Amino acid sequence: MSEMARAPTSLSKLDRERESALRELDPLTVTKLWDNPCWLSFRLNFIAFRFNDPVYRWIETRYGLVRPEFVALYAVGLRGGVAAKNIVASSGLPKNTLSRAIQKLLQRRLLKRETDPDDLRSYVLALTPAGRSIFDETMPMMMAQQTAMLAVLSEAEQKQLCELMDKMVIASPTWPADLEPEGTST
Amino acid sequence: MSEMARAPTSLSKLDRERESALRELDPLTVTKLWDNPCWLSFRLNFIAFRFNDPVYRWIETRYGLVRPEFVALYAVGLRGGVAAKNIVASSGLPKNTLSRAIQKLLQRRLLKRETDPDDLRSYVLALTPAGRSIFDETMPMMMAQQTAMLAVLSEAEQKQLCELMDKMVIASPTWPADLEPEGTST
DNA sequence: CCAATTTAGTTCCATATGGAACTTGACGGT
DNA sequence: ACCGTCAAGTTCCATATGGAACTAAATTGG
Repeated sequence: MSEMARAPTSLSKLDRERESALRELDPLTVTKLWDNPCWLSFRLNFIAFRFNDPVYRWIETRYGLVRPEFVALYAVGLRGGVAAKNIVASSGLPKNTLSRAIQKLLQRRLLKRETDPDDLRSYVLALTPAGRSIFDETMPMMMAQQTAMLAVLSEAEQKQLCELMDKMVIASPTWPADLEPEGTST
Repeated sequence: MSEMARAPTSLSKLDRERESALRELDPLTVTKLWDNPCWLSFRLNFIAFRFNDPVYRWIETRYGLVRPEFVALYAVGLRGGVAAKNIVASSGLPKNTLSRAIQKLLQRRLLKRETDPDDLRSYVLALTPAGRSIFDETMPMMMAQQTAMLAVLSEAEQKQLCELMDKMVIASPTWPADLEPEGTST
């Protein structure tokens, strides 16, 4: 299992890079990434963190938007006409947190909403021009970060990664979302 | 960019699975995953969330350990003799949060520590037998979740994924950790 | 070998967070 | 049409969180 991590990539250039990376990273980080049977979650979380952390800090500094606020703004930017429930379902954030985030965005006139004629409990959300311009300014920064992170992979490898993650995401409805508290059948 | 997501996998079985997955997922989730120039971060966060959420809920229900507490316990379980600073560096959690988490674990006798003779400010952490048994009980559950999530990929694909993430992680020290507040040179 | 600076870990405190209860509207069965 | 159940979004409140200041030890450098 952890041997799988020590891929027989056998490129001396990579080995040199590996050595220098190991020097840069905390020894515990090295253990978590390369000597951990649960490599998948730790690599996922590591890479995701290295994307999220600078990106959200930049957004907060520049626009004063905290993470749930930007999550909502970005979601509406990607797909206008959604409701809060969709943002909840797609983000994993609790619905009260998103309710507050949306209130803040409404106050700041970055978002507008009107009641959904098909469901009077629900609101249809849209970006205002001010909200749209934040979305538009943020996107290139996020793309630049993504490009930087993928730069070590060749075009073909990037495509592979994309496809492998695609397969996993497609299969995701079959994954257990609730783990049994204890062996149920013993 | 988002075309890359629509991989020409051309397997009718996959297409059927795709359709059923698209029906299960919220429409906004579908947009975020497949019609989003920033596919990398959203897929990473999505997959990571689908691992973390059930796993940490299980741990909290079963042991009353919240996330930073388990992060600390798991870290020490993987590599005894570390200090709080290593857990901070490897997890991205703030150091006061980890300080509290470690206090709680010490109170509950899941962790023990002694001052590092080489640096009197620092403590060397180790699991108690009680802490070790939580670690040992948790590992199979995490491995089962990982296996379930990887099940859609063949052995070769799992190896590919592992290697691609390996490359990225190795390259991570070169990624920008702080984004410029604005174009600096224009 | 003594200031000046950095680092490990803790404490303080204002704020963010998220579970649970609540309000209002939808929906299914009779 | 009516009632019980469920769903969207909000509010309440206890608690978790994380920035900043703090203590004590290490390191740097003059």
